[in-house]
Amino acid sequence: MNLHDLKSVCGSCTIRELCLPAGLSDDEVHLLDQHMEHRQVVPKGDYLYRVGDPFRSLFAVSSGFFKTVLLHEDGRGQITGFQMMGELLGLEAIHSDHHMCDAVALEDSAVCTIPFDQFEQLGQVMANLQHRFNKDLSREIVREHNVMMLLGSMRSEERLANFLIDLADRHAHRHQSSVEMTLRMTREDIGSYLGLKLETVSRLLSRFHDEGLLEVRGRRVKILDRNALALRRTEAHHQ
Amino acid sequence: MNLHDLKSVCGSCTIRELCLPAGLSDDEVHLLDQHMEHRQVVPKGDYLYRVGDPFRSLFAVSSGFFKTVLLHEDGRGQITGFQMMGELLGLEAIHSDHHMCDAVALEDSAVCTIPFDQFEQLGQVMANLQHRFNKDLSREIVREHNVMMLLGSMRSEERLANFLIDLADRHAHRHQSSVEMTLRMTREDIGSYLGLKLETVSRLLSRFHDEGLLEVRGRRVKILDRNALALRRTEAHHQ
DNA sequence: ATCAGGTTTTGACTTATGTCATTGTACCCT
DNA sequence: AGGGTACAATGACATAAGTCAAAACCTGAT
Repeated sequence: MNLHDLKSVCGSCTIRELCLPAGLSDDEVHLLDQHMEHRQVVPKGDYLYRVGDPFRSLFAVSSGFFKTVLLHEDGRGQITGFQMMGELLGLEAIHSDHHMCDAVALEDSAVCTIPFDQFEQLGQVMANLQHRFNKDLSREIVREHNVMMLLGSMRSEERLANFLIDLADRHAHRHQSSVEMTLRMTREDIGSYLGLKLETVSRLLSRFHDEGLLEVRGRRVKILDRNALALRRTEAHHQ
Repeated sequence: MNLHDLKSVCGSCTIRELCLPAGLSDDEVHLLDQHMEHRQVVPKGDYLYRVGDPFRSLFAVSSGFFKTVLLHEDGRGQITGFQMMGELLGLEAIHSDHHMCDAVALEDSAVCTIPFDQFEQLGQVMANLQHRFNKDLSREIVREHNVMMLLGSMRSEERLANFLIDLADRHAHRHQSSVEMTLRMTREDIGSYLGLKLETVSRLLSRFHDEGLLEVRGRRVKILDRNALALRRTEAHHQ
């Protein structure tokens, strides 16, 4: 019993319903816990993994904030996502058994480590878990479709409005304020994710501020008029 | 035995190694076949599925060519991918049990239908199949990361060069000529996928033509200088 | 508290790509 | 075979976003 307690992670986790074990029964979570490794701390600025690292485990963000960065040979980098509590890291590595991007902590963070071969075995005997995981992979595909839409078809203002609303919604989902947020990433990071330069991001934030949609003080952002901001996500209001 | 033959699809399929059953044993493929529905024809221009359709099955492209399109409320559309022989369609629908984009045949095509609930059950008893499928989902995530890089960080010329080389490689992988290809999609489709307008795509093709990289006659494209074209994928050659 | 480094803001100017319009081409249908 | 509708190419011009540069601002380390 004590052994169980030592290894137990998800069973007593406050964000269990935001994470991989969402929807599983207590018994199932218990079983999952027996295959989890302990929590691992990742200080701000550290890499959780890098391109080319062999793939052994998935990671679930337990606390903190990450970015994933795709590096191009000629030095350019593209941020492919920002991950917060409950979200999985490393899904891109399953295909080739090697990580295909860098994962960097943007603040002091912690992750739960999920050895993938054990996880796959567990999926064989736990249909619920396998189903959840298929859905998580599919959700990531949907998210990326939406980013493609954003990058391929939207103007800068729409991109930023989408980004901010998405961020606010994810905060809300985690019972954090969706009105006042402190951004964990630089303007350059936001720009990379949105396919814009940092100067453009800065100007847009100033514009939203001037128009009374936001209050912006450095990385502190307060959403003053969510409806108006939400409208900026589409081209409709230009017509 | 005859019953088996009737239902058999993958077992005798010429593109088996390009598709879901790649790497499975004959026995395993045989088992998979028992859960496949028959091939379904999709004439050019028809929808295989539309946004909002309930999700029942995945599809494997057996022959032909598809595009998947994400529609935005304000009428804009973003093409999220082009699928050829052996590639899976419908992965985005697992998350919400509803299709999240339209899938349109760009030429007369055929698909194999894979009822997803049966497929998941089969995955429970066939670790190899489940593993293959996890990899397929992960590969789709990697592909989309690359598109994000393309849309977020590359100039128009680089985008088109990447697109053409990727298309050529996928043809080669299917033992089709990677030198002479006929594009299945319009300039507008290419533009949508690459985040460009059709006029830009047209101009770029003309430019590549003038520079001796390609021979372009309508939708017929012949790659004359693959190396030079490959160089255009990065910014390096501008330095 | 102070200083140094990395951010952020803002301005003036450039440029890649989009927009609009015209003509040309090809393919599909009867 | 022909005629109509889609698609494609090209030119002239407009503009959103990028570039370069300077100044202001934070933040964390000494």
